[in-house]
Amino acid sequence: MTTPLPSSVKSDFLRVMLERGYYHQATDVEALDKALGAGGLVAYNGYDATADSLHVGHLLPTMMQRWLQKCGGKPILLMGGGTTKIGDPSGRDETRQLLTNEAIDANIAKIKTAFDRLFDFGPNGALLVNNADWLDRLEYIPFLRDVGRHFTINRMLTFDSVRLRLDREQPLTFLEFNYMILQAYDFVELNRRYGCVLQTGGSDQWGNIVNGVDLGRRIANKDLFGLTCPLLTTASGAKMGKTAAGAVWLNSDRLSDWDFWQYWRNTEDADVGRFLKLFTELPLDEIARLEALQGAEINEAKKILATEITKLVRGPEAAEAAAETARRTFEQGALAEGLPTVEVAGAELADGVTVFSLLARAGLVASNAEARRQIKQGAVKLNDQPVSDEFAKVTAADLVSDGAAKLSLGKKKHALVRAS
RNA sequence: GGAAGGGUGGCCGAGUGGCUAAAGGCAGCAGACUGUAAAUCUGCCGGACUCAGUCCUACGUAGGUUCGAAUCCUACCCCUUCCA
Repeated sequence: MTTPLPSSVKSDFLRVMLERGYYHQATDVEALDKALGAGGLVAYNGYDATADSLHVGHLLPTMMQRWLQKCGGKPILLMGGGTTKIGDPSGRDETRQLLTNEAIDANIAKIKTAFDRLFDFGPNGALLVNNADWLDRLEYIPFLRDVGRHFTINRMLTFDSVRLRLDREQPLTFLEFNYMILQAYDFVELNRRYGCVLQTGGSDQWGNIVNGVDLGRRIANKDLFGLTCPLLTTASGAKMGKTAAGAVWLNSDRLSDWDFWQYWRNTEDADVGRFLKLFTELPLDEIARLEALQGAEINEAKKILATEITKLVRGPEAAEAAAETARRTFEQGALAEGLPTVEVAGAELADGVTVFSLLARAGLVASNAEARRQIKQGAVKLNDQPVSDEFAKVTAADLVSDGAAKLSLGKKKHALVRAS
């Protein structure tokens, strides 16, 4: 599959996909381009409901849908309430843990909150649908006869999601084997219900998407399209969106605005341009200017990157607050609101509270033992003064600035200690 | 149903009676160098406790042998391969 030159595509949407680096693979690009040219194209992207929040790995396909809406299309966000009960075998050696219906519904409700900020759900706007609406009610024999007959086992065995499992001699249950059929069926059903003709997703979904396109042609004689974005790794090869604490979640109850902003602020130099194109909506000439900054100057670009993404995902107030906290903390060495805070009872403070226990309570380290190790290694500071005594205590006298003390682990992790 | 092999810390993977909280690698955290970057070098990397120590938890699960078990025995569960 050759990637067309940006100049050769006519539609705004595809041009953006190509120029900004979202485009990885597509089925029949010319026909898709033409279909987009007619305007009002309906496209969907599917989401697992295995967790109660999306993370940055979901952001890329979601941004594609956002651009689609900006370019006059209609996004459908498909929650996999039904398919989550099956488990997508793509890219894993082990069967996913199965969730209860209640857990899935609760997850979907939480995930929705992230979409509210990213999409216009007004009349004729984006739609959020749940494939449990049709999958739960499927009748086995009719489904097999209508849909199952279009799938040959021979072909199913050639798909990566299946083949890799088998090649690696890992078990694949019949339950999971059905996943690709159901996802293909989703596409046809969305076409029938909403006239949806395009499915987007990460490149790991290519096989599933192609199946849907094929099924649409066979079962309904419809021309459907697929478009995938690359799976992102950082320039040094790490998977995107993993931190020590786990995934980089989009919901703020899973990851604070401050930590979210910091994640992007610490982007590697080599990734700045790419990420600005993918995760912000700044104009390309502005991005070119930021990307060209050399040496320490590129830090300016990283701050803009962090603030822009945080604006999109967490809202403008959260973005500005995080940027301001960072400015005061890192550039003025001052104590700033917005850092994680531990509250200590006055009585406790009178006796003094050990620094190591506060590090643990603030969530800067996982255990007291780790906190003590870090102190021994000279990584801990209280109000910017190195702490050398493993059993050093914080007392009321240390709450110097505005009733708070600043506790730091390394150069990047800071927390405030306050009396409650 | 039969035979063989296997299940070890977040992951990979050594270990076949004490020297094992368990080699090595990856991932992670910190220090140095820098720019809140990368690369590199160094240290740390189950938990509790004012800690050169003591105790608790951990080698699929449950028992047993032994002064002592990840290591030996028994039963069970799960996985893989081959045979039927």
